[in-house]
Amino acid sequence: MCNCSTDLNNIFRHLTPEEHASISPDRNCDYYTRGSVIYNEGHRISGCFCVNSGIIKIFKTGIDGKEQIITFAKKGDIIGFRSVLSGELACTTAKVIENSYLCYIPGNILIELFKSNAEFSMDLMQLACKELGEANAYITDIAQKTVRERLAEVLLILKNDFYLDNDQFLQITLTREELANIVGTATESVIRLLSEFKSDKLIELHGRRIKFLDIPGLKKTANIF
Amino acid sequence: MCNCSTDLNNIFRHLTPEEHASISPDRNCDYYTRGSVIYNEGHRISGCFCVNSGIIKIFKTGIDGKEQIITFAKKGDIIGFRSVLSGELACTTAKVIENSYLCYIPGNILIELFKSNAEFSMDLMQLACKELGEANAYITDIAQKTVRERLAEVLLILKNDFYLDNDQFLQITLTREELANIVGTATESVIRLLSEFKSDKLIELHGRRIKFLDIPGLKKTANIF
DNA sequence: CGTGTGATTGACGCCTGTCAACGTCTGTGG
DNA sequence: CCACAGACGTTGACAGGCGTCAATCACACG
Repeated sequence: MCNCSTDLNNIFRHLTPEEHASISPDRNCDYYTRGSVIYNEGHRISGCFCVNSGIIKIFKTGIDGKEQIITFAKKGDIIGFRSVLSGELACTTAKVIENSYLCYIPGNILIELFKSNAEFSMDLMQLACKELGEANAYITDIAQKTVRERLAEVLLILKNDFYLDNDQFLQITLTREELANIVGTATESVIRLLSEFKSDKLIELHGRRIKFLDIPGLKKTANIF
Repeated sequence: MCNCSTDLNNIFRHLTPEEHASISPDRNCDYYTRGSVIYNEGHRISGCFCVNSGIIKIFKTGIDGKEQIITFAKKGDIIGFRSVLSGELACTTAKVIENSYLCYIPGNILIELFKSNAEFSMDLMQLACKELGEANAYITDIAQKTVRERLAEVLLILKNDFYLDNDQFLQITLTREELANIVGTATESVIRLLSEFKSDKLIELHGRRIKFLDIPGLKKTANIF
């Protein structure tokens, strides 16, 4: 069952009941398993997706096919709207990393809603502006911080986005390579630095699961004040 | 004299005559000299600005006060709209690097236009989406390319944005430090790499003026295909 | 002429990417 | 049940790109 349009805090909260009805007839929702590609960089996409559950990674493919993860999408997020509204080709690829249930929203409907509902368009604009602010901040970080600082910062960002469970374990599990592709470094560097963080009693490692021991220490390592 | 709202290709092209009249009474336009700060990172800004002439650099302040230049604004560009629409504090500082003539647009008027004119809001949304795409691309570049590749790429980006004059000179002059603050490196590295580019017959250096000799060679150096 | 900003060059060393080898675990097929 | 392949994780060796520090030069300006 799709709850894209009923959740009160998401991007669709200012739609009228009729508009709600227009965007998510159940036939447009579907399950996607880990590894599924939702859309591909460089392709034209006909609509966007609302995430009901699961986690999607959004990345660009750079030199030698190396992934650069830009962000993750989770419950309540909307993906692909940028390309739909700008009319450009997709500038990223979206790939499922935790089994997901997504609702498809055709591009023309999204555009129609944008033009007809000023509150909705303002919400979407604010979302884009917020993402723009985050992107600018990340440019500054990548350009100025060391790999060590960035890795610590990425762990803290992941904590804010996906939270810790009752045992202080990060609620998203990523491969070492995926971590490297967020930070923008080599897999081996991530492995070595995670070991150092462990030696420094900042985290514990249990396979891919990461337990947070010392958040102030991580902030200090990340050079955040 | 202000031509913000009359220029046919800019963001205001879809405003009605009455709307045009509302945004730029001449009293709201002013000259700013090199070094003037238009708005400051972390401050609340009450409106945005339309650039009639001149060049503005938009940057974030990172570790130890080091500038990270995000982009430049020139004739026809609009700056500060992100913070006005998202209601957040300014996430960047805007500083004049070539004497400029700017028109001020109060935030409430911009928001009113956004809500009342669907074509205008779509144009603004597309602008934000385009900037978002560029930001994502730059994240990938900074994370994956060497300083040498990025410097070559930045020169090519500057060429696309500010063009070459008839003698193949880049029509924007920046200090070595400013170049470093775009690329995200040390000033000394920029100096050394520019010398190397000169040795490689890719460019000529005449003080701060840069003459382009071999654009395909620069593309190759930048790892662009 | 002193001052300040920017440009340049050299020395030095560490961070970090690359390459290679090996270990671990899972799933598959014989 | 075992062998094997493949994905992922780990560790070590090594080189070099690039940041930092310091000294010097060029040039403009009051």
